[in-house]
Amino acid sequence: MWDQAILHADLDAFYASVEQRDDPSLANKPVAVGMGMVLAASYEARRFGVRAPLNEREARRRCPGLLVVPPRMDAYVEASEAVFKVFADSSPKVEAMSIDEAFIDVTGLQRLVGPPELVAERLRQRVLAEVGLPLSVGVASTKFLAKVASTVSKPNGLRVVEPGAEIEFLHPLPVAALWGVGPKTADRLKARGIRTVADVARIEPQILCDIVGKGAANHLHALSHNRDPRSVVAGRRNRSIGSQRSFPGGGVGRDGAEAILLSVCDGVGNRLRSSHQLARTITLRLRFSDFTSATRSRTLPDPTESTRVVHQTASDLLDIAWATIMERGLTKVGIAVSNLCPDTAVQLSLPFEGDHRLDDGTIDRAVDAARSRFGYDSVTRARLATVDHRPWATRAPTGENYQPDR
DNA sequence: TCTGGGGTCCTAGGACCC
DNA sequence: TCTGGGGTCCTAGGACCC
Repeated sequence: MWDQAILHADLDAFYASVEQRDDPSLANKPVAVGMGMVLAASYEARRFGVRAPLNEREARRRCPGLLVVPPRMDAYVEASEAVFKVFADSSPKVEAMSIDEAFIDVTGLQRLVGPPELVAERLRQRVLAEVGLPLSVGVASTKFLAKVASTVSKPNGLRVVEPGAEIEFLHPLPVAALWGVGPKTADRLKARGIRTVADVARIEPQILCDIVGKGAANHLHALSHNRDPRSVVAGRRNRSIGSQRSFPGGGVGRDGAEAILLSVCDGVGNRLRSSHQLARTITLRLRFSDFTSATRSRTLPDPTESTRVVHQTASDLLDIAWATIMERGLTKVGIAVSNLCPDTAVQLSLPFEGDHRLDDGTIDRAVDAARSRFGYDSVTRARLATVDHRPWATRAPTGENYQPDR
């Protein structure tokens, strides 16, 4: 019996696999999905060193017979939904990590269904039979290790790390296998002679702290001993929504930048409304010809779902950053909106005294204020919530969108 | 490795409040 | 007028992940 059994399910070369599934002439051939840029490469193409992100010219140079197809996002979303339906069918505890990846807690399935490896193998067979896509699955006692296991099992594999065998599996791996160790951190660790997970596990915590900082040191030290307290959380919401465009040539003037900004704001505004969320912080993201980047952000007094407000704010931020842009040359512009809350909630302006606890008087005032805005029947004490220590009143789900006053 | 687009999380300083 | 500690929020940058 496993105390905790977690699956990490990961579709192989997702976009490319969908293309190979839908067009038999691409099967078993080196395929890249992208336009100018490789977004995904089939395993046949990866053997030639083709992978994301790589520009198309370089990809074709490495693999002369490469078949490049344009992305079809709608098809990928549809395939993803079909796969997640199979996941949901196998366990109630599914946490989506991205369009092609999820953690699934199968601890509670051992008595009713069977051991984790059986659940995992059935999952793979069902996804292949019902959606036509190869799925790799890692099984382990923690999220982190399940993820590592699925990575080493690829392509189209299954890897189980039995309870008790974790350290033996983990310690020989390079430091880059640890979550949160990218090229920079790997270099810094390497410079101090730390190359494997075992090295991280052995090192004095204080020394690790000096190299990577306190937060990362605690995190890495824990992972190296397979201590990962994160549990599988079903139905997590996004913390931000963003969109950006790059123009590698650069040389975009004020009008050009403004036009691109409007189009990304429009896209983000639409996604905000269709996901029934409001945002309070608008961040302008910029990248320059020398590949440095900068952000400028503003937090609004009231959350918004309005494209006009998002664009106006972004435009103001563009003004603020304009001198820097002229200096360094703009090659990419985008925005992200964060500080999200559901659009069924409205922030109430209530005085707060002392610590940030909601006492009865405060709750009553919040209910009254919300009732005067939404109507008496739609507000009850039960629909009051706090988000980041601010009071929010949640309206009854009537279906129509709340339109913020402007 | 000459670098897309979508995200997450952490750190650190300053303003501000009690 | 000087002083201290504790806390939150905002802004900006950076590293990382898929």
